[in-house]
Amino acid sequence: MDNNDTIRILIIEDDEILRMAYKSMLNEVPGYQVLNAYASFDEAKRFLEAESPDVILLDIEMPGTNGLQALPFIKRTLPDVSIIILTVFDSEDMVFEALGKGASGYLTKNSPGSRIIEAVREVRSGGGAMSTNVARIVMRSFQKNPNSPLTRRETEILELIAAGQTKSQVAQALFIDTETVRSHVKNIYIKLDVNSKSDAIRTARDKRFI
Amino acid sequence: MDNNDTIRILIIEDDEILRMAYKSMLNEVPGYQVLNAYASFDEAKRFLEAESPDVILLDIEMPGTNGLQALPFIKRTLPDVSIIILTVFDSEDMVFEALGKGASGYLTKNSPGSRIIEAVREVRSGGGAMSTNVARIVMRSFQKNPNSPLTRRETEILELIAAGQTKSQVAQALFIDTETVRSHVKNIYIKLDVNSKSDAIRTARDKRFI
DNA sequence: CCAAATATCCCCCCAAACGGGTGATGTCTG
DNA sequence: CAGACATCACCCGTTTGGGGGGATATTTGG
Repeated sequence: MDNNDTIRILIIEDDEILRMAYKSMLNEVPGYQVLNAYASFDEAKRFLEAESPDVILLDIEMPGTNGLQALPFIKRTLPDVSIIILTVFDSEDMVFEALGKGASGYLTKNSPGSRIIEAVREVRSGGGAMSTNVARIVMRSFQKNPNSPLTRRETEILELIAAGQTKSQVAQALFIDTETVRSHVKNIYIKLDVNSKSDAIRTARDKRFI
Repeated sequence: MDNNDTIRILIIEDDEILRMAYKSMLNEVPGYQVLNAYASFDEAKRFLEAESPDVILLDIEMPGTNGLQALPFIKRTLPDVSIIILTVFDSEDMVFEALGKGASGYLTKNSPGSRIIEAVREVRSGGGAMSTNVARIVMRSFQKNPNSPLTRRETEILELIAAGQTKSQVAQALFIDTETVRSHVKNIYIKLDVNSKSDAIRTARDKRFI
């Protein structure tokens, strides 16, 4: 954002001890400058545009507007800012919500100080930053269940169905007859113990068969 | 996997310079032991079970079976091993394929040696390890396009449709009439310039509207 | 405050898709 | 060689899909 190489940082964290600790720690890093450290988003809100930081360290659990609620507002106000979520929570839902709303980093509070310092530089140079437990959650969400009862063909077909294709579209894509697709789908329903498309997709997604 | 705290490592990397560099670097780390370093998976294959490493550093580009092809075999043979992909490629497809096939880490070869050493420890303690550019790719895949033409309600509805729900199921879930859903879907089709469910889902997914 | 956007609901039509049932024939793999 | 797998077929009735036409609140933004 700015031409010189100073990274301008804003901290939003309700715990005073942590807030001060982060502030002094980051201020000591050459090239880092902590513009300000607020105890809540509602407090920080009106200064955002004027201060226009490069990186924001954002807590989730806070009095008033919480970090996840604040994210969309921040991204709208400062589209180019990199936001690092810094929280004790590492639930799958929170991680996905934060990333979906545009966070560039997600660190849990057990991260060592050095990891936070690293993360600031990483997000500013266009990378992503996650603590290892968060990385694990994210990576697991990509991994299929190796014990799927579905055959390769069945999996392939269910994936296309899940992508919104109709049976005849699937048939065309795989160069087989619509009846064959139907037949596979029937077997899929039996194996997953469901009797509708949406149930099959939901069950398969839940169990990571697709 | 073993009771003492030595991390037993296997390296599969065709470039001899790198292979040797990794080997000597990791062997110097206290608590790390490089069992062996192979130039190809085909070579390493038959020794896998006997050596039963804790962590495998796996290259993708190799003569014979490449790393991505090898992944499923390795996970089948040694279900508890942690595999770190170590490659020059950081394309979205490769990253997702590797993670989908059970890799615990994905580092690009420009990672500093210290990052590789860290990663080994991280994956062994149940975490995930990614280089920052890979983390960025992964995180971006979670982020919605903030310039979606779809309204909140339309997005909500399309997401349910994409989850395989029929219009009437969506109506039930949102406590509105089926006709209302129909109406929204019509508007979605117009905005996305499509005229079928599957096209709508595909377009919306491509542009990250959902 | 008012106009535009959004969300809600209603009717028509008809072709296509869906799900259940039953059965058959190759092919591949252990 | 048996069992799993992939392929195709035809029956049935019901549901969904998409296209067309409109109406009326509520919300939002300028």
